[in-house]
Amino acid sequence: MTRPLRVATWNVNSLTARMPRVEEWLTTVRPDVLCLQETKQADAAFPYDAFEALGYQAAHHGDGRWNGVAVVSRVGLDDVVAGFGSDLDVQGPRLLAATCAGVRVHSVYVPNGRSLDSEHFTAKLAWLEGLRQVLADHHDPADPLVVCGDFNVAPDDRDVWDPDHFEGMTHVSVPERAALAALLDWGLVDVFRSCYADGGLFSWWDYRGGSFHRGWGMRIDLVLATRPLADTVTFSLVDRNARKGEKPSDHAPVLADFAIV
DNA sequence: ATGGTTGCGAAGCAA
Repeated sequence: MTRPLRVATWNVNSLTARMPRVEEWLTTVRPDVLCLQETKQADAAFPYDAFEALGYQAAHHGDGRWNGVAVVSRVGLDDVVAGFGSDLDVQGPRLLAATCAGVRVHSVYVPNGRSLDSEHFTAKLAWLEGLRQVLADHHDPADPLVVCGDFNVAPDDRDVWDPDHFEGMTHVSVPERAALAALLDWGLVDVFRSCYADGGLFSWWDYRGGSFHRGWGMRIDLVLATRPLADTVTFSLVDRNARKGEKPSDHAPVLADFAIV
């Protein structure tokens, strides 16, 4: 069998602060495609040259202090589209698409929502519905496509360390889980979940209170793939090692291997 | 788990 296509996603919580860790990780893990979120950079500050030195092309969509998404690829990077081209873009640079090795790749940073009674929560639901609409309008679930990123939604109760703790909070509420389910219903598979049925497998841990070491996390970083791709998955992993050591992001990268190349 | 940490940017906000 030929080498699989390795796709990864990582909310780096400032690429400026995290670039040494990202370079180290790319060197060891060598994903074919890496989707980044929360670069917190303007396009002009994005380190295109450093990625190129590692053999990667990159596209970035960011405006500075908040948000910012990128697609980094060593298997080609074509037809880059930034944002929605609609009023959803007022929520910041959170969506970037590109075609890599024939796969349409979306890097997404879903709005946090802040709290259930916040206008930002309403905006989060609208953003997720807008993303579903983009897929429905421009793509076919029979085509090879991935949506990777920080969804700021834990798909079900297995994906949080203590469901009772999150009662009344964002990331677990019925409407946002329904918005994520609607996305999946269009024709996407939660690839990591398709490999593991167990709970307690997380991708984000609060910086505060030793949450990582206590196991107080959530699985909110997802690789979603259309069925033709998802059916070829051979391996998926949350790289918890990237959450350890010096200056980690509060998110760990999630990767998935597809046997399509 | 109502305190706690990080990043940005230079105080306070967002996560």
